[in-house]
Amino acid sequence: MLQVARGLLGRMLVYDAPEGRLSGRIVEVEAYRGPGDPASHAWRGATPRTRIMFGAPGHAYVYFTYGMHHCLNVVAEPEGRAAAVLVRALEPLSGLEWMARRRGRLPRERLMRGPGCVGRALGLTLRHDGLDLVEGPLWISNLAPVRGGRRIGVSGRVGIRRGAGRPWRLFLIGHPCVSAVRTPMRRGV
DNA sequence: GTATCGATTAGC
DNA sequence: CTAATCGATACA
Repeated sequence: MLQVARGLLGRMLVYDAPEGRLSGRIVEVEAYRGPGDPASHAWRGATPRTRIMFGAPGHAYVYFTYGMHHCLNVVAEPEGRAAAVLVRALEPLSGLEWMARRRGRLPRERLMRGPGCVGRALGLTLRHDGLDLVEGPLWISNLAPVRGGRRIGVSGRVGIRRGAGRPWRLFLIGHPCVSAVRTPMRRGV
C-alpha cells in the first residue's frame, strides 16, 4: 500500500470530463489501511460507504465529508483487504480554465492544493465512487512518474486524531502544489 | 427514529 | 480561532 502511494507520486491523473480533459500531476498522497488503522474509514470493517475500499485495487474510493467536500482515493490492496491512498494535491496540467471556473481565480498552485480542492477542481462527486481508474474516464497514466528531481518527503497524516503517529503522508519535497501543513517531516527519501 | 462527527476549507 | 453543511454511522 505504501508502495502504491509512493508509485503514485509524480504520476499523471486524467479526467476526461464532459467539458473536456482535466489533468494534473500527483504531488501529495496519504495511505490508509482498514481494520487496525484507527484513522481509516474502514477501520471498523466494511460498511456501505467503505465497500469500495475492500474491493479490487485500482478503483476510485470517493467520499463526501464536512457536508461539502468530495475526496478521491485509489484503492490499493487486493480484494478483501481494505486500503486506499488519498490524493491530497495535484499540480494542474490541463483544463486549468475549468478548474478556475469551479475554484475561482486563484494562482495555479492553489487550484488543487488539498484533498477537498482536488475534488472541487475536478468536479468529483459520489458518482465517481467505484470507478475503474484504468479504464477511465477518470484514470491514472501509466507513463513514468515525473518528479522533477524532487525527493519524497514523509510525515504524519493530516487532520486526524487517532493513528496520527503513522508516517503515511508522502509528498514531493519543495513542490509548490503540496498543501501547507504544519505536520513535521519525519524524513526525506 | 435522533445525535454526533468528520481523511476540510476559507475567512476572520 | 470558527462556521459552513450534510451523509455516514452509532445508538436508543
